[in-house]
Amino acid sequence: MKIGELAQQSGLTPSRIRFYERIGLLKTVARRPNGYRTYPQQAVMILGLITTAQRAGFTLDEIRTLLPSDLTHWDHAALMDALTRKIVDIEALQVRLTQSRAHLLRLIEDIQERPDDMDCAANAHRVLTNMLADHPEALDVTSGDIRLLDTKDRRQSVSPGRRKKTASR
Amino acid sequence: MKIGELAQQSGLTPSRIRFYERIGLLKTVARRPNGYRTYPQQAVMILGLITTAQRAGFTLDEIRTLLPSDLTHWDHAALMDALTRKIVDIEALQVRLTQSRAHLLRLIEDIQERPDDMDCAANAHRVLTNMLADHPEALDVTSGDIRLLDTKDRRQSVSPGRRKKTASR
DNA sequence: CCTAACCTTGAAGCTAACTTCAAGGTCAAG
DNA sequence: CTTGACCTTGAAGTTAGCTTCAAGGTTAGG
Repeated sequence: MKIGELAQQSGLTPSRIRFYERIGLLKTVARRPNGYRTYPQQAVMILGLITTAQRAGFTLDEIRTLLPSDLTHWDHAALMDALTRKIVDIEALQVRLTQSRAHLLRLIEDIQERPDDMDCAANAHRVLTNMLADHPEALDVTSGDIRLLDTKDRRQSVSPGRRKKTASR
Repeated sequence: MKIGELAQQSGLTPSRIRFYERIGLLKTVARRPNGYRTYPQQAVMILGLITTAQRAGFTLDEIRTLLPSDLTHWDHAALMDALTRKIVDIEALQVRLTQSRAHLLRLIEDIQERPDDMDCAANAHRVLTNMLADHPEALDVTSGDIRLLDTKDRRQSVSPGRRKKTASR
C-alpha cells in the first residue's frame, strides 16, 4: 500500500503520516525501488489506534512511549498505569469545567439581578467586585494536563469523491 | 504604579502585561517622562478580570472583543451572548470528556477480561479490534472550541519573598 | 560614583501537532 | 511524449499565549 492509499483508508493526510514517521511515532517502513513508502495492511490499524488515543486525550509523546513496535506485545503495566492516570486527569478537568460552568452561570444571574435603583455603571462595579472577590486564591489544580483535539475535526474530510488538489486554500 | 508593582499586585509577570498591551488587550497607558509606563489602580482589576475570563475558557481574542475600554460600559447583549455560548461549549466538552472517560474505563475492563485460554497476543488483537470497531465514525462534534489554561498554574508564583532575578531558569 | 534592581524595545524562541512550500522524481494513460 | 496525479525531501509556516534575549536607559541606596 502506498502512502496515499493508507491516507484514504485511515482518514489521515499523507503529510500527517510522514510527520508521525519523522517524530518516531511510526517506525520507518519499507521502500519500493523508486523510493515510495510501502505500508502493510496493519498500518491502518496502528493509525486508527493513534487517533483513538488522541481523542482520549493522549499526546503523541505519550502514545509513542506506550505503543510497542509489535502490536501483540504491550507493556501491560505501563499501559494500565497510563490509562488510569489519564482517567484521573479527565476527572480533574471535569471538576474544573463544572466549576467554570457554575461560575459563568452565577455571573449571568448576578448581572441580571441588578437592583432597580442601581444604574448600569454601579451594577457593573457590583458584579465585578463580586466576581473578583469570588476567587480567594489561584485554585491549586496540581495535576497533569490534558490535551484534547480541537473540536473541529482534524481528520481529513472523508473524501467526498476525489480530491483534485487538496481543495483550494 | 509602575509595571513591576502592577505585576506584583495582579500576580502576572511584567512581560505578560506588556504582551497584553502589544496585542491590544490592554490599552496603552500613560508614560512618565523617562518612558516608564504608569498604571492606574484600576489596572489590577482589569488584569484580574482577564485571568478570570481565561480560567473560564475564554481566549484572549474573545476577551478583547468583549472588554470595553470603560469598565462601566459593557455591551450587555454581546456579553450575555458570549457567556451563554461559552457555557454551551463547556457542556459540549463535558460530554466529550464523559465519553472519553467511559471509553477508557471500558478499555481497561476489556483488557482485564482476557479469557483464561487466550494468550496475550490474541487478547491484544481482541481488544484492539473491539476498540476500533467501537468507533462507528468520527464523532461529529461541531461546536466552538474551548481553550483551558494548562493546569500548571500560569500565574507568577505568588512571590515567596523577593524575586532576585525572576528565579533561576 | 557605583551597583543592583528596575525599566525600555524589538526580535526571536517555546510547545504541540501539523500543514504548506519549493523543487524535484515517477508513473500510467492517452 | 506529454500531462497530471502521485511520490520524495527539507525547511519553513501556523496558532495561542507567553517567555527569553540582547542591548540599552533609569533610579535608589550606600
